[in-house]
Amino acid sequence: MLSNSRSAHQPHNHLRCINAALDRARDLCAQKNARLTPTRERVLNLIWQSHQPLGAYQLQEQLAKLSGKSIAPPTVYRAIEFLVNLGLVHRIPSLNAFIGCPFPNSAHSNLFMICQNCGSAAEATHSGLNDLLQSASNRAQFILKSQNLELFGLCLQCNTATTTNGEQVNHDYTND
Amino acid sequence: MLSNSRSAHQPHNHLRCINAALDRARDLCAQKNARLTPTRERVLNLIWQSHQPLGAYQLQEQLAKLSGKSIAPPTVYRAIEFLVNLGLVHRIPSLNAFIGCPFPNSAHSNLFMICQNCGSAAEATHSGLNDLLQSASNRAQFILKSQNLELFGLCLQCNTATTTNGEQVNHDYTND
DNA sequence: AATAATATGTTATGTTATAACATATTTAAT
DNA sequence: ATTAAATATGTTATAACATAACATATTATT
Ligand SMILES: [Zn+2]
Ligand SMILES: [Zn+2]
Ligand SMILES: [Zn+2]
Ligand SMILES: [Zn+2]
Repeated sequence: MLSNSRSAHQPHNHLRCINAALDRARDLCAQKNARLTPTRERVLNLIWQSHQPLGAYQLQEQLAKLSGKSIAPPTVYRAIEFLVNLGLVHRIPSLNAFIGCPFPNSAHSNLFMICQNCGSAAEATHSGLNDLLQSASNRAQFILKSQNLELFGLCLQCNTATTTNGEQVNHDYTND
Repeated sequence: MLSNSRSAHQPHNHLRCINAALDRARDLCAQKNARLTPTRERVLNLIWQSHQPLGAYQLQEQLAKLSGKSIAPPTVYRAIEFLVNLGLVHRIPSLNAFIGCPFPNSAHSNLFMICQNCGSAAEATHSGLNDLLQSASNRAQFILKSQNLELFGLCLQCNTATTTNGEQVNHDYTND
């Protein structure tokens, strides 16, 4: 099982996350002859500023600041589309938000663990899970092409805070 | 594994699906002292007219016809909210659409198999899957509260049509 | 019958996403 | 270098999905 739950859900040197992500992006784009333009790189950079999925209009706002000019939604969505197509970014449908992929070159489960308190999302790959979903699909005679697996709950940080404080700062990152 | 993939993805007597769903709803509402008002029952009925998840504004339109008067979005969303809270209906986030639950009283995996060609969605419960996700969560020290598992692909019908015709009627029910 | 609780109606607006077409920039071909 | 083609971005408008806030109506309880 490949996962970034440690870094996504716990204190860590996040600059390394950002730099690694940008390096991977440059590599992948070079390799695929895709153009990582300033706008696209800025969007990727913004998405990687945290482990919390970011909405398109939050991105728009921050991109405008970063670019020193106003940015229209299509610009943001185009950059996102580019990054998603390359596998550098994932959309999390239940949040209408986007998150950087920590391992764009690896096999995927598209499994996300989303903290309902702090909003951070970790991604994990799990071949056993993929196998199980494949066999369930086979039994249903369903030709599996892709998947989106969202787990909602509390990350270690937020759960610890809850149980020690008795009280919880609720940021309402939830789908219920 | 409990699943409605047979009926969702293959020809069947759908009136039985509808009637069974309405019966279950009446039972559950009686049991929980919840009021299945005409609006709510109509919405549930409309959702159960097919195995394809229905959007709120499609519902609005059809509910207006059925009610003989114009209906505003809040009315639809309120009815949906009621039904979702009772577990009679699920929202499928990647489709922004709603589908009837075939087994509201059973344990859930919230696992959906969504045909990208015809748009129909089957639901399945799978305790092995739930166990696996629970243990993956444990390993990540993630407190699992709920989940949404979406599989995209081709149902038997559509896959058969594809492979026999060589050509496929593409209705573009897709998330990619 | 009066009160409280629940449900619906109504208007307005917030939020997310895309269509359509114009312009600019980069790449490839001549 | 010049032209042509392909790619990327700018711009305007609008589509699609969802909720806030407050008024009215209906149902249940006292
Ligand atoms: Zn990090
Ligand atoms: Zn990923
Ligand atoms: Zn049916
Ligand atoms: Zn269900």
